[in-house]
Amino acid sequence: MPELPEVDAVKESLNRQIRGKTIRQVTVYWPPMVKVPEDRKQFEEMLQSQTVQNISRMGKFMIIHLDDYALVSHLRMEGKYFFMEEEGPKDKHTHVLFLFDDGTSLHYNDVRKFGTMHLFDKGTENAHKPLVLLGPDPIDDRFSAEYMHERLQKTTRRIKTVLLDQSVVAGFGNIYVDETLFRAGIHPERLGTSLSEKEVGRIVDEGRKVIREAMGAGGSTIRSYARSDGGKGEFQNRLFVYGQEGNPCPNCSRPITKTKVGGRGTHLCYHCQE
DNA sequence: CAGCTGCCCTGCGGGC
DNA sequence: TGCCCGCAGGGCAGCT
Repeated sequence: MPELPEVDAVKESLNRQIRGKTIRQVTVYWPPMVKVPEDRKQFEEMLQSQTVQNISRMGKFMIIHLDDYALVSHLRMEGKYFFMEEEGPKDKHTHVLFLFDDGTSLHYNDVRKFGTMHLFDKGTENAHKPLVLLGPDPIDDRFSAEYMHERLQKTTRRIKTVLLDQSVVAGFGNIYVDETLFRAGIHPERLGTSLSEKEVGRIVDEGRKVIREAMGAGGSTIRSYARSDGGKGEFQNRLFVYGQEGNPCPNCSRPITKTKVGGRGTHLCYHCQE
């Protein structure tokens, strides 16, 4: 399940592989994943003859910048890009196929079909959903203790739920939220309003650190995540609580517990997080 | 209008 | 062995 560090690694590998390439043809095999424009044929035609300028990222969204358009891509849980030197072979989970002028291709593959694509006129992408709704990245200076404390005072929600809200901060998913709250020593069910400025400061610091460390490790390869060049991340070996239920807490050796918070599987140490 | 629930979708693993 | 059910979960529509 790609979160910010994994999406960033995919962005980097795509920049190495497809920047400067011109699209000969695009085929959409699963039309519901293309949200804008609604008509799949129109999407395919707009992309024809467009050259890839570069690929950027906002939160967990990737933006493929073309001559005249911006293609906003979200991988959700299982979305992956495969770059190939040839046109194929296409497998049964490839839902969008980009064929380039030089005979290479890019396959968007997604077993769960949850991923989305939006195509906007160049320069307008930030003014439309979904990007317009995003808060700052965790590695953005705007993600500060003051900002978070203010946001937390205005809500009745629990801290984990707030950190997963992409309009507050864009990039955390279930893995890095659990890791952040463990490192900060904060129980995920604490109400936002109950947190002191000092505690919020710890959450912001640890959140930024865990995201940076995971980016440095190329993300976490959990389930089926891979970059467009097939490379995997290494951070899954450095997770303290996510997926560690029953294993000893690295801090106090008591077993890590798995529970549910806001409908999400949640990993924590009841002794070290309060 | 903030916040919650259900839905999208498929593969996998546990239980019987 | 095979079937069924629950779970995984990000984001958004549609409720309250």
